Amino acid sequence: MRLLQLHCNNFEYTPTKKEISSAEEIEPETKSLDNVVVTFVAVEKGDDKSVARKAINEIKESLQKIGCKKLLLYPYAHLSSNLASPSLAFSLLKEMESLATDLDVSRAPFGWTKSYKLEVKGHPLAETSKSITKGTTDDEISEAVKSEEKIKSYWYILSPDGTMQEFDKFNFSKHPQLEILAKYESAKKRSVDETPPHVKLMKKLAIADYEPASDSGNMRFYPNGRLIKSLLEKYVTDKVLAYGGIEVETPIMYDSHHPSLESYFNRFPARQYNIHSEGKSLILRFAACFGQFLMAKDFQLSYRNLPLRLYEMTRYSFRREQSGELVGLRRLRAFTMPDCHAFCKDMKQAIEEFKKRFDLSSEVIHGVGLDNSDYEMAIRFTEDFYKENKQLIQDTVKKIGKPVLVEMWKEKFFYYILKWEFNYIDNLGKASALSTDQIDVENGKRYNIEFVDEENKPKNPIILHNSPSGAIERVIYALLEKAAKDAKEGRKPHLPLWLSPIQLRLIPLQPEFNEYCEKLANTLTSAEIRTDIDDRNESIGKRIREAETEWIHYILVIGEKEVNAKNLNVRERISGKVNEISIDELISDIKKQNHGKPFSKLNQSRYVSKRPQIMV
RNA sequence: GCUUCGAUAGCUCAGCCUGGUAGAGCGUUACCUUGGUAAGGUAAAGGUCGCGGGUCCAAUUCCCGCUCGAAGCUCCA
Repeated sequence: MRLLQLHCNNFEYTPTKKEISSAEEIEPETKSLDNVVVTFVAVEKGDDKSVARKAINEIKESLQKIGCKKLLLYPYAHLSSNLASPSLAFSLLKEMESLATDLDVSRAPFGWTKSYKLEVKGHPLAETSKSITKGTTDDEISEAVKSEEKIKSYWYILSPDGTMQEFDKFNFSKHPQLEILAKYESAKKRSVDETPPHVKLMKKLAIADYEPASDSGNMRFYPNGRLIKSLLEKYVTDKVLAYGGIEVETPIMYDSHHPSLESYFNRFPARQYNIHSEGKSLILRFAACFGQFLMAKDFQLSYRNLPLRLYEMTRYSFRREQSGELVGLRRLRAFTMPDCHAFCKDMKQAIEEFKKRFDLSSEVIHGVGLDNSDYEMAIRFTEDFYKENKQLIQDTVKKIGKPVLVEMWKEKFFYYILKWEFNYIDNLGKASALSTDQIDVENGKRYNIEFVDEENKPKNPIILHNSPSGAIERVIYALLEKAAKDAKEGRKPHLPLWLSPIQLRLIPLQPEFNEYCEKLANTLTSAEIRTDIDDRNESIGKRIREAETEWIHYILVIGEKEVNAKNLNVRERISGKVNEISIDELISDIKKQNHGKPFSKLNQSRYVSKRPQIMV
């Protein structure tokens, strides 16, 4: 059954003619209702009295929340492409009406073509849609949603020495960032009108920008941004493959009514992009979970094959966040996220895997250029899991080497019993999750993923959900915010060398040195150094200044001296020094810094004079 | 979604309060300049002042509505 519920200032309808032969016998007359909740109802195949009962209970609940007592049930076939027979639909509607006599209830006639006029109120709960189906999964969901509201969490700070203190008793004086994370919910107001530093930087460095012609939160990436993203994607993928991940690719859209998916989707009804195509209702994925689960379900699995680690760099995952929540590269509606699921035969194996993935995530997050002081960890688990796995949790915190925020649940109410994240705290005191991992004990069953165990019995695996870096865009956000912090505190802002769109710039003093620069650039390029040449007819001072503002690590002015001497004069941006060194020394120095990181060629014309200006 | 703010040249913005159809810097183009480690000079081109309505002799400016955007809040598996 599908419901669309509108809280109206006024609703007026007029039956015009019978649409079907089994239409209700009535005198067609215009009815007008004030301050009424109109619920459009489509009864679907498979619905029965229990569904009608469930539906009317949910409707009552929401009316109570809104504080309205007048209800109009309005038969409305257009909400579904899988309608029940008219006779069943009519009887269930009457059933719902009879179950709501404690309200001021009325019902629009069934089987008639009607015209209507309405004015919907402007409050957040005025418009809701619901899908109600028979069966256990949906019971579980509504239970889950209910228990989510009632959930009891206890908050602690767990220190590396193993002491766990209630969070309001903890002394945060040495851990201001952790305090921000811990108190994030109650965070104070910040100065208005301040654009987050990374938003300015992403434009200034021609990395990314808003695309007004798309939906908000869908960014455009300029050549620099695409290069940075692609390097990060390669880096993370390489690390996951080294850990044992197996890369796959899954569709970005799914049938909303697929039985295994429906219950999963309905839990977050406001958060998806919906697409209608050829009568099908499709949703865009918000992670790779279901794609990989559906794939794993079709694999023939033995306990010998586990742990099985499926991995995808999702370009894209979509989440239709509320428009006001979107910020630059921090929170998007379309983003690229590594998503790696490990299917494990039992909790013992899951815990072993959990440790590996924790180390993987730490390595990745440090590899991309963030260090221990840039993020704070939060770990959440059920009380039961904690009791049985104290040592594991304490060991994990020891690895971080500083206190972490703990949320402990009395009971399990999500599909996971443990979840941790690394949170980046930015210049405006905002916390955003980067790496994360979860131990999922439900979806193996929900998706019918089975393996055969040592005793030849089918079992559902425990599934770990890991994003070793978090969203790639969010990594760029964190790196830019970190650079902004450096600038604020008097250090030179920069991106890690391996991620810099241009690593080295040659500035010929005069056009006659262009040819020499070209040769030099060939040498440096073949040594995997992204090199370009600023051949514009501008003063030396100006070209150096612009190279500095583009955060180019190495600047080489090429003139008579260089052409005739063995050594080069290399301006190293971070130190601000000009060193005279040989080309071999320069190459080996840069190679050392980029060791273990992927390389991509220059994603621009080599000559600055040939490039379009990106004015943002 | 709520609140607030905004929309003027390719970009960043001034002008609006006090109405008389626009200005700067950067960028672009042309010319001059051939410069040794953070901005060389001159000139030119470039605008239906977001859209619609109202007031007025006259609206970029005042008023109303709309659209789009941003920030904050709420939220964030």
